[in-house]
Amino acid sequence: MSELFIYNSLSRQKEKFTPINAPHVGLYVCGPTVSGESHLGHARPYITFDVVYRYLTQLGYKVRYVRNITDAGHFEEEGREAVDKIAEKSFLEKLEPMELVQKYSNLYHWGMKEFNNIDPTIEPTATGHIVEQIEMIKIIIEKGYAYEVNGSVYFDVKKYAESHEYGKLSGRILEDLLETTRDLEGQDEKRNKVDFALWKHAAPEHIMRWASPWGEGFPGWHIECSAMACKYLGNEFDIHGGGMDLLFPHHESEIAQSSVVNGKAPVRYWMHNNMITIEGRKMGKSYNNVIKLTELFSGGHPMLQQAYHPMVVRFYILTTHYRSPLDFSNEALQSAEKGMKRLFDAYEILQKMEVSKHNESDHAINKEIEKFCLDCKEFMDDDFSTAKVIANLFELAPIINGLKDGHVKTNDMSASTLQLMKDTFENYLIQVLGLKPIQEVSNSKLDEVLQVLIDLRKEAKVKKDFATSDKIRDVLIEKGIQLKDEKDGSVSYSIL
RNA sequence: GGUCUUGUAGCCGAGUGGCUAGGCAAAGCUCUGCAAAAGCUUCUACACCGGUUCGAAUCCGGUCGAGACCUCCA
Repeated sequence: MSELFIYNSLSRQKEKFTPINAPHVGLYVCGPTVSGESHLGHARPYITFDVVYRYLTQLGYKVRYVRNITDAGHFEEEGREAVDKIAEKSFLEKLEPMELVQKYSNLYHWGMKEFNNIDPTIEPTATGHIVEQIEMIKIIIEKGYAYEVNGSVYFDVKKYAESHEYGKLSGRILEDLLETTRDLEGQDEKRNKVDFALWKHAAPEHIMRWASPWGEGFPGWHIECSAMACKYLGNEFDIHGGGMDLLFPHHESEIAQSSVVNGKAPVRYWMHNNMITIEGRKMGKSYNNVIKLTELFSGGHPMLQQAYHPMVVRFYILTTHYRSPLDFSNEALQSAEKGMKRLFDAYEILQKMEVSKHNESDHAINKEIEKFCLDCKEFMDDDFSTAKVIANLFELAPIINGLKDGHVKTNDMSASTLQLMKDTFENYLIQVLGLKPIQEVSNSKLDEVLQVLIDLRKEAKVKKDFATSDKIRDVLIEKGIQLKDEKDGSVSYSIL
């Protein structure tokens, strides 16, 4: 079995990955709150963990991949009234809460498909697991780590910290947290400011509400992940992923809740992706730089110079390691677009190459190629270093191009090396990184039409009628079709 | 203010103490009727100041800048 190393946020270092029940692996990723349209910020975690899922699968693990949908309302931030977020917005839009949730869930799923993310194996919703959440809260109360006030239930952090390490994941110190000076809504009900809600009493105007032993209300934010992860992955599971912003309080609270209920910490490896910035600034409403996925793919945002294909965005995200911050700019995306095209051009050439069975050359180039290919696995094993994998594929591109135009001698390459190179592109570019060519598979009609134009241009060139031949070339490039005169005199085209 | 992360050539970004990724852009050359595409070549950077070391982008300390979180915001 492979030696995969994963950076564990809990220990702040890379650890060898050993599943609890190999070959089975449990993977939980915090999904979106579907009270609004998915934006660029959502792209990173889901692409990051899609690659994690793909790679684990390729290593031979049988992965249960759970990614929830938060469709029960939560609160607005400080200074605002405690109004159910989903309920409030649905009032403005005159929609039923579940209608709103459905609309944004659909948009989210559409975005995930555009990014070529594989569906999780289970996608549970918070509203579908109210019963499980209530059961969990009951146990926490029974064990004495939660208390009820006016129909709301709070987790007693101070008591928990007496026998557990609260703050270990996020590096918080309880004493510091207790001294926090911010005054927030509902503080008076809590014994300590650090306590967090497990269940909230619903005021009459709340539309989303469920019956519970403590009256009508709705679940606290953190309990849903604990309940759903526990239900589908067990009391202790392998990997929990999410954005760095969720470290505290969300994941810290998850650990606390699950530890009380199950008597042990729920997660072996915590993985957190870093955040996205836009032209050096964090994404936020006040900066007016929140780019929705629909805007990103259509170019319909003031900050965007053009539309960016989902695959370009995916490629760009994967050229940076998932734990590093990632800045979006037009320049960076355009450069990614060109780079990715170069890679896929090489991939296409490679696919068409024939492997000659007899060649057993041991020319130095074979060793070179072999290293580039085999290193890819090593890079992925080192905490999913997709950036390095991509760099190695770029190293192979000029070799492939060289083979095509005769710069690199075909005879120098052994059949097994060529096959290895084919497998490497297929495995990493397509399977693991989950990328696919932008252009649609060219249909035969288009192919035939272009062949007519190519022939006409050839005839013109023979007659030295360069005005005509150049016109054909120029008109096509305007339409986004690039003719390429190959070294052997043939002509191919690519759709830009 | 506290905790954590981070600062690499024009831009984006890998970098495990010594062998100095990669992409985009730029320049030159080859190829071409001219181009495009492709190939070859060039462009040696690590915020700043100290320290450890034979040797530091990499370790330690400080300064400055950036980002995340600091309680119901995914």
